[in-house]
Amino acid sequence: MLKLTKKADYGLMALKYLAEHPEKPALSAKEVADAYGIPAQLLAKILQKLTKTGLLRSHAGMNGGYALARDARQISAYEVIHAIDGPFFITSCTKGAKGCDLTPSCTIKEPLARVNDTIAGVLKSISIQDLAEHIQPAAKHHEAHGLVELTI
Amino acid sequence: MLKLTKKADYGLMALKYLAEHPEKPALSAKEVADAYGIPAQLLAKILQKLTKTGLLRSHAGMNGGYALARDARQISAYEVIHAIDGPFFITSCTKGAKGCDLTPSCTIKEPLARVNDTIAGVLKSISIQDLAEHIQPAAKHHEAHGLVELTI
DNA sequence: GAATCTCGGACAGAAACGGTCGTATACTTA
DNA sequence: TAAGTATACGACCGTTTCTGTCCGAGATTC
Repeated sequence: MLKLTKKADYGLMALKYLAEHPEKPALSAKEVADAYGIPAQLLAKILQKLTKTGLLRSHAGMNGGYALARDARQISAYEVIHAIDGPFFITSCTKGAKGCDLTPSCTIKEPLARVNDTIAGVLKSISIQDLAEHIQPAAKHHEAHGLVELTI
Repeated sequence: MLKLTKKADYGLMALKYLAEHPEKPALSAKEVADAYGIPAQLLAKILQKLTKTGLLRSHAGMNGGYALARDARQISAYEVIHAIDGPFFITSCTKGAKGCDLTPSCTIKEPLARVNDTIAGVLKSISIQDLAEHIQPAAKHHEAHGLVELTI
């Protein structure tokens, strides 16, 4: 698999939407959800999570909603995904404290950890602004924004 | 999230094990499973899948088992993961034929597809041989085996 | 005070994942 | 040829994770 959860997708879409509407002081969860056909209550929770991690600022009450806490250029896709899905590791058994329960000889994790870092680096190099700019996907074509070094 | 399934982990571990024992003409699924404490029947199925995709060659009967179909240098981690978990996409809704069911405005997938390609590129650049060589993880330190270009 | 919105927990349905079992088949060896 | 070993393959089940919903409570504006 190796794919993002829908929640992470939704979160990225929502932030992109917020980045595209900087004129509005706040957008409600329902407003964003309707724009994409996302379940509103689900998106609400996602945005709440992003608020708790400091990526968004919320405002309750009428005409309330969410707004980016920082400039869209200063928010990376990595932060969003991390906030929603928690820390991700490419290997199943790198759960912080302990290594593999059994299989002490699980030596494949070490090189895969480098892969993990590389992927994280890629995601860190992508900002919400980058996502928002792609309104005409085929037209634009930036050249080599980032160069990721992979050491094995 | 963004993590490999255990099956993919097991598959990589098994191939690494095979690569480390080139002298043996074939290793049984049970033999490999015991070496790592993996459920034998589960690993058997994984190896069968890898056989069907041409990464392994199998031999039934006594003293039978599995062997790498190619040199360990010619088998990439990508192929293994792809064979076991199927095609992976970082976005939830890039299921080949149709795009998103609803949400036609899901423009975040386009830039994320590049990320997907980058990750695939990284995994393609890693061979089973690379995994097998890491017996003393901390000791060795190759320099910049691959350089992955990321165009946003 | 009413309407609108965020907050937060609980919960249910669905899907994926991990693992097991049973059986058929293929090959080797004695 | 018979026994033993190993792959091949499908069905199945329990668990976890994911997705989505429901509901009540608090905040804010009008």
